[in-house]
Amino acid sequence: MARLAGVSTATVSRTLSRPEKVGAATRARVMQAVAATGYRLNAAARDLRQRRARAITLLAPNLANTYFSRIVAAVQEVAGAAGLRVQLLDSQVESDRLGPVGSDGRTDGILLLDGGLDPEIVRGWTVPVVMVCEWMDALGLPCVGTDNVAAMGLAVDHLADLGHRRIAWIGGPPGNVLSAARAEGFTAAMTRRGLPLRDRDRLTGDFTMASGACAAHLWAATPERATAIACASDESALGFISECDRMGLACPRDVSVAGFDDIDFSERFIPPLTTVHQPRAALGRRAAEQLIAALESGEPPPAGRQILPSRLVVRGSTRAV
Amino acid sequence: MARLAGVSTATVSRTLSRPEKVGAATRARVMQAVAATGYRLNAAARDLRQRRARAITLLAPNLANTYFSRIVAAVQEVAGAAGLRVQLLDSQVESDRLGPVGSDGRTDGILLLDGGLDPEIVRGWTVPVVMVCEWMDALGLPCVGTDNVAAMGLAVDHLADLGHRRIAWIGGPPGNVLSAARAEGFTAAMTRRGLPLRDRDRLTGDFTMASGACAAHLWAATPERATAIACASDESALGFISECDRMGLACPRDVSVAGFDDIDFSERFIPPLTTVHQPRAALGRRAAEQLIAALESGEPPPAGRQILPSRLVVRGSTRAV
DNA sequence: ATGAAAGCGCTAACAA
DNA sequence: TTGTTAGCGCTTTCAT
Repeated sequence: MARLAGVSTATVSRTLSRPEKVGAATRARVMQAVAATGYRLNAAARDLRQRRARAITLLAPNLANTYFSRIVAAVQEVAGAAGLRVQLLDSQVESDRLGPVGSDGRTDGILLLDGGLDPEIVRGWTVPVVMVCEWMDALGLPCVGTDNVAAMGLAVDHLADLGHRRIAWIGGPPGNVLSAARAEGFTAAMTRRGLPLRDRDRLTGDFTMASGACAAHLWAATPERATAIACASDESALGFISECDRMGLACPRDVSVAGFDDIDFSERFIPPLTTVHQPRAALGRRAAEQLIAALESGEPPPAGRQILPSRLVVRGSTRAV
Repeated sequence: MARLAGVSTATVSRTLSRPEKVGAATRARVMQAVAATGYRLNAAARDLRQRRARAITLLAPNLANTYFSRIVAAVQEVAGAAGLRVQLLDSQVESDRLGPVGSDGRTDGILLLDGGLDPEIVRGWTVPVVMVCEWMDALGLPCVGTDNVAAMGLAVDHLADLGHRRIAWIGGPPGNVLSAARAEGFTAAMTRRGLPLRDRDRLTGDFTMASGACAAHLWAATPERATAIACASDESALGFISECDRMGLACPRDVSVAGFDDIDFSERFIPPLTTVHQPRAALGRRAAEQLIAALESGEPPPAGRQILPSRLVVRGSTRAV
């Protein structure tokens, strides 16, 4: 191919990567030969030579989740525009598959959406890491997220403003940093508003609709049951309301419910869900930009939490008691 | 590192890839040196040498969509188990970014979830391609999907069995192969059941909740309006029902609605949505297996459509007229 | 069982 | 402006 154009491989390389660095006549000849042979540059070889992968890895638990997919889409958009490929990996796989990821030369950086990983594994990675939404206390990694404690407080305040005094809690999976922060926000706000924290009103969940549905039964069986529910996720809120409906209890008639996340379906649920909006696309975008900037500058991404604003969205699932 | 163990790089390579091919003493020495230096095999270099990418690319429109994300997760699972990385790409990006994808040495195969791509681009790819859900008539590509025509018929039959005679249709985006097949299924079933196909009952949509909501207004304004709606997607069905609710019309009291896809939220919607189940995880899994088998055998994946079964799931959104 | 040598396909210095 | 040379870090014959 290089010989067909009568030039060296170096010239072909130059023509393709920086055409202005090459004579017009030569360029024409090379381009012609390229067209004639159907030559395709082997990006893998170029990447090896330049010692970069031109790819970033997105590591998340539960890729099927609608919460993550919006983030993934935003990341892909930003990375794609920067010429980087996005590789997807489920963070729940065996940890011996996770170790090599950050140091096998096939990725330039990692976007970590799972705060539950073994810190030792993360520490072993040699590429820059930016966390999204979740974080790890053990490591001082840069993180793009929201203020979950304050945000959860918004929801509780809203319920309290509506006159609710007995407010129950459907939490997230134990051990998860978001669960902990949101639970803390719930407790703090309840205390601040002088509302009772009854043990029987603390229901555990795992962010899923199934867990919300399960909680509905527990709630319904509670003596002097709560008049409002604050949930650690929209999915559990939706599951809760749905199960209530099946039990003949209606939201907001019999119980007010507030969610957390503002996933796409919440707005269209019946009733539409009052919830705390998480700017998922912005989170993904910002994290990706952060990581890419670090790759381009060669400096590590700015450590510390970067907080994006979240806000309460009041809809039909909550009403005055 | 090789010199630290007092062996050649070839031996290190052997020790790491096929330990049994190397003497026990040497192996021990190498492993020790590996541990001491924190040596990491550079997968990119290995892949170049072996002329493979150890990765497959998933090309889909609208990565944020919950319909796709389940497929993505299944693909990742299968590919991960086979030691392949999954790269994500939005098929809606400029086509000049799509061309190189299938022939730049950075991917071994492509899973294509978008039937709307320019066939010329696809034809230019040099790696094997398997289509998922959608297909392209112009190319004889292997495809894993469901029988959309028959499946849509299931939904119409169900509505007809319930006594509905005026059944409206909310379609998908024009030009999409799934839209066409599902519309065909609707029309065929209506005809077969001897039901009237009125122009005013054919509403177009684009699979989204917003389009379903929009259709609700059109439907409500129709004289002698339909008593049932068949939708080309769950999202549009949910949007329709939700908007009806806002207009003071209830499902299934005032209108029966059937969806298509059986996304996770449909089961928990109020009312739970009657719909046609699409085995999304199985589709993703099967397609990935198909592609990977082709990569391992060196033979192209079996051409032709591979049909996975779909079934009607009757829930609360439909009832006798 | 191990080592030497030759690349995979490209790019980056350095010369010319 | 263009060619020559030397690798990127690995695997893989082919010898030994």
